[in-house]
Amino acid sequence: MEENREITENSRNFIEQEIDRDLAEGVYDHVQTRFPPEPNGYLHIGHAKSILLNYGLAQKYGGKFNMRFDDTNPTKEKEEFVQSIIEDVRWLGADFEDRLFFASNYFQQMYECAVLLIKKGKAFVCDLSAEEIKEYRGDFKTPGKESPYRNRSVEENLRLFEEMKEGRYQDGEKVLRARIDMASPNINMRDPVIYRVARMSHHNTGDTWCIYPMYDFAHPIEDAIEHITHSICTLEFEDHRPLYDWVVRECEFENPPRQIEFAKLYLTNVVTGKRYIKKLVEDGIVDGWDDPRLVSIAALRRRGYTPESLRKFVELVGVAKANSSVDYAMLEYCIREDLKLKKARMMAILDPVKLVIDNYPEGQTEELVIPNNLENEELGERKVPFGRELYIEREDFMEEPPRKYFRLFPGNEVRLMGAYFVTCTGCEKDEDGNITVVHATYDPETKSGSGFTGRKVKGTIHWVAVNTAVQVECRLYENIVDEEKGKLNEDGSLNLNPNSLTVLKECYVEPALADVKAYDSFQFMRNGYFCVDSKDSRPNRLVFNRIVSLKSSFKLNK
RNA sequence: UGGGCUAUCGCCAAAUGGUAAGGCAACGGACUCUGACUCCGUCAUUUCAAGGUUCGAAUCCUUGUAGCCCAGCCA
Repeated sequence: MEENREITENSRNFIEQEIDRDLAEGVYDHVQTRFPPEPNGYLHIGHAKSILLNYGLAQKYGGKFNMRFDDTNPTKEKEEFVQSIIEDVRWLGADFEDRLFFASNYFQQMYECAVLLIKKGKAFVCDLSAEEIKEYRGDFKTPGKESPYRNRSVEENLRLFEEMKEGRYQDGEKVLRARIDMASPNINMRDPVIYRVARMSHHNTGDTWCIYPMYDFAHPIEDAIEHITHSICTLEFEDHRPLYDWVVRECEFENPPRQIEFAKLYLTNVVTGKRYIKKLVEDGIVDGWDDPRLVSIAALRRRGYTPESLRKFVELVGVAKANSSVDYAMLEYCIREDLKLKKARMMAILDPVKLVIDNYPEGQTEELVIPNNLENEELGERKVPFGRELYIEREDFMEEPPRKYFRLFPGNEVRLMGAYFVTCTGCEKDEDGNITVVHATYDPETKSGSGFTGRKVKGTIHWVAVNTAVQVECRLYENIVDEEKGKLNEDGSLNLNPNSLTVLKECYVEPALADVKAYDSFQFMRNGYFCVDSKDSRPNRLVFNRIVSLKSSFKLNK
C-alpha cells in the first residue's frame, strides 16, 4: 500500500495533469466522472480499467462518479446485461451511490436539442438511403458531396423531424443529420447522422420512441446533463472529439464537459474484446460469460480474483496514450500479492501417492496444531489429523533423485509439514513399474513445536491423512488462448489452447476444507492459489478452481 | 491514400531543457517447518532513426521510419 501511495503522490498521470490544469485555470470547480457502458455484453478486465480510472479520479478530486447505461440503440441491448454490469461495478468497489442513470431517460432532452439545432440551421432531415449517404460521404482522399436535402428550410425540417418522431416513416427512410462540413478531412464531421428511425421496442422506454439518437450526438448531451466535467473514453474516439465539442457548443450547454482519451488495456495471452468473447460463448467453446478461462469480471471473480487484486492491477498498469499489451504475469502477481497474507495456507494433494510410516503404531491417530499462515498470526491455527497412512504428492518422492532434489528418496530424511521428520525406506511398485506406496519411518522426537534442534533437513513436504482426507475435484485452468501472443490469427480465428482445462478427480484436502464457503480462496502449499467454485459445489464433492500457480525455482524436468 | 494519435529495458511506465524513477518478468545470493514468502544484489552511457539548436536534449526544431484509429442509419 505504501509504495502505491508514493507512486500516485509523486507522479500524476496525464489525465490528472489535465484535470489539475482545468482546476487551476478555473475551467471547472469540481470533478465529475462516469462509466457509460452499452448493455450489450458482460464486462471484462478492460472495462475494469475504465471503471476504476473514472472512479479513482472522482475519489482523488473529491468529486462524484456516475454509473450510466449508454442505451441509445435498442437493437443491441438487453436487460440481462444491465444487471450483470451493475453487479460487476459494485463488486469492483466503484461506488456510484444512488447515481444510476440511463441515457434513454434523456431522450426528451435530446429531442429538444435536435429541434434547437434544426432551428439554428445546424441540422436537416435527409432522405438519402444508407448507401447513398455512404457514397456522398466521399473517402479519405475525396471530399464528400453535399446532400440534395441539405438546404431544406427550417420549417420543412421541423415538420419532417416531427413526422419522423410520430412514426410516419419506416426504418432507414429518413434520418436527421448535423449540418457541418462535407469537405472536412475528418470524416466524422461530414454531416454525421444524429437521429435514425428504429421502430422497435426499447428495454427501458418501450414503444415511446421510434427515433433514436446516435452515439456522437447523444453522448455529449448525456455528459452535459449530468454535469460531467471530464468524459474519459478510449483512443478510438479521438477523431470524434471535434464533433463532441461541436454538439455541446451548438446545443448551448454551459460549462460543457471535455473529452479525454486513454489507451485501452490489452493483456498478453488472453482474448479481450467483447466480440471474441461472445464468439467463444456462442460457439460453446467455453461454458458461458463467466467461464474461468475468460477474463470477464465474472470469470475472474469465479476464479478467485478479489476486487482488491484488480484495483491493484489497474493501478500498476497505469494510464497513458500509447497502445500497449500488459504481461499476464502482472495480473497473477496482483492476486498472489493480495492473497498471500490474507488467506490460510492449506495442504492439498493433487496427484496422490500413499506414504506409510511403518514405525507409527497401527490404528493410532493424533491431532496436530498448524498455523494457518506463518506470516500472519491473525489467521490463527487449525487442527489437522495425522496417522500412519498419508497421501503425499507424487512428485515429492523419487526413487532415483536428480542433483539438488531435497524431497523424499530412499535414505533421505524430510520434514512432514507441521508434523515429524520421516526417513524414506523404499517403495512398492505395480507390475508396470508405477510407484504405489512409499515407505518411511518417523522420529517421535522431531515433532513440530517440540523444540527439537538435533539435526536439520533440507526439505519439507505437505501431506493429508488417508482416513480423514476429503476428496475433491480440482480444475486447473490455462488461458483459453495459447501463448502465441493471445492475438488473433490473420484470418481472424483464435489460437485456442486445447489444454486450457485440466480436471483432476482424485485429489485430497484436509478435513478443515470440507465446509468452506463459495468463492473463498486458499493457498495450497506448492500447488498455488485455489478458489472454491460456487457453481459446481455440492455437499460431498467440492470443486476447486486454480487461480494461479506458485513460482517454483526447482523444475523436476531439468 | 487525407486526417488523428503514438513511439523510453522482454512487458507496463515516470521524467514537462539540468544529466534516464518505479513495478512486473528474468537472473544471482541469503533466509526458510516447502524450493513459496521475505531480504539483498544485477538488469537502458541511452529514449524509433538521422541531422540541427543549446553550456546542457528523452524533452525544442527539421527530415524520415514504424505502429494504432477513422470512410455504421454501432458504441
